[in-house]
Amino acid sequence: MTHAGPGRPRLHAPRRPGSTARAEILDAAAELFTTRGFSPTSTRSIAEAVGIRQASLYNHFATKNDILVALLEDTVEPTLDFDEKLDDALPADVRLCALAWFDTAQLSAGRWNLGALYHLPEVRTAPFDRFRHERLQLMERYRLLAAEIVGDGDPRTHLPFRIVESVIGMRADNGDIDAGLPEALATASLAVLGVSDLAAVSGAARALVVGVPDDLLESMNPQAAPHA
Amino acid sequence: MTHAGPGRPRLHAPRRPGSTARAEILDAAAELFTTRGFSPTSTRSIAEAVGIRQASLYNHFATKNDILVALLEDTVEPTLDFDEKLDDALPADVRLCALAWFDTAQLSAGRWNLGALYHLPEVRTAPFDRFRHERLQLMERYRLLAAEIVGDGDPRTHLPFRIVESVIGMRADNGDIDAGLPEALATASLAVLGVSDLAAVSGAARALVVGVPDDLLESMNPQAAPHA
DNA sequence: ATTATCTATAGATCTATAGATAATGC
DNA sequence: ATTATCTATAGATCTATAGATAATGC
Repeated sequence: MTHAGPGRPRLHAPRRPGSTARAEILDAAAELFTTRGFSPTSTRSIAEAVGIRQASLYNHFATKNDILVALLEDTVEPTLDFDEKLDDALPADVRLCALAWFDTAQLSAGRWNLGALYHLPEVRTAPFDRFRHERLQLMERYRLLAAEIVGDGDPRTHLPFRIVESVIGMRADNGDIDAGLPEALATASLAVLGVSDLAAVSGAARALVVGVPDDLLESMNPQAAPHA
Repeated sequence: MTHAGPGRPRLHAPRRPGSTARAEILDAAAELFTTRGFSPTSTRSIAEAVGIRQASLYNHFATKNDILVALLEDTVEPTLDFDEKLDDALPADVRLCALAWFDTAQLSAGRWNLGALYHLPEVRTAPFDRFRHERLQLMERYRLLAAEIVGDGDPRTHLPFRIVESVIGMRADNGDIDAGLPEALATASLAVLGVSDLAAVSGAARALVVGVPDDLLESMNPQAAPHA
């Protein structure tokens, strides 16, 4: 058995990616929460998918809610970080395009369609307040960048965020995502705002996005994210 | 009591719109399923929202699933009907614009954000196969119309459907919807495809949509839809 | 007689806790 | 001694069914 360590041995060999029990649990929960939903997924089914007993989950998470909280935070934080590092001196259309591109790539990557977690109705309840606040912050960021282009009050300011998040529905309904989709959706986010020189803007944005491919891919794997 | 009829009297006066018990139940279930989700909503909570006992639901629906099935079917059918009645001789961009306009108006109307039901994870299970099939049909309809404009294989063919459905997220996240949004989203669906004379196309589409405001409004109220 | 409600409950869950067990590490 | 698992279960649900009850309608 490759997994020697302290503690009573498991009844089954590991069946999930991840070097810690926490990472294995997050991977299993990500699959089940995104495909079946939160409430229909019992702690027993998560444990079975990991290969441990139901009660053993509680050595790593205090409640079932806490598992979803961990997944949600890992998913929205990389994009907020990317946004904060964007140079304010750049034109608004380039910043918006880069943000949309990074975000779409982030939502397209990873074993599971983690963006689908945003739409789980249970996320509207109190234990997930912090995550909802962060997601609204990101939404407002898109809206302000769009408002610099078409003016505040224009209903189109809501569209770039929605076009980016449409990748969640595409993964859910159509399965795997074409590699060119992030660029296509970033460009579409500008097209709905009436930006004309799409090629020039998207060329400038590409340089900002491809600069950090390693950080990106790392943060896209929940089991590789830094945990205590 | 205005509700005299056969059967043992209820303990509480009606609290929901609708002239039949079935309509009252559908209204309560629509509110709870769209705001809290399907699995977290117990049949007891639906019954309480109606003002009857939990077991009394089963005089009107055989299972909890059947309540959701009724809501889903009522929501997708009006748009499929509208699409079938669209004149094939019209240009593809006008037909796409009219379909997007009608669909967005339909999703914006009504007491509850019924489009949110599409995204409930439970809808991926077998009892909802028929509905999922109908929704995929509608999605394919959008894609074919878009393909007539930008050519098949272009990734942008997926966007009009996603832009229309973004109204679901807007209602869920931002609450009420501006009256001008259906036209704005219908226009945006063409803009992402690179259609240039947006005003002319959307003007032609408007005539097709406003022709049936009465049918439209009627089919937007689940409690007014024709039931056995 | 028919109808729509009511009360009561069976049987099947599900989350989280209590305490035993079997490893490692000092 | 510490750790991570295990077994067992308490207490709280939840869906659907069985059968009683109180109206209307013939």
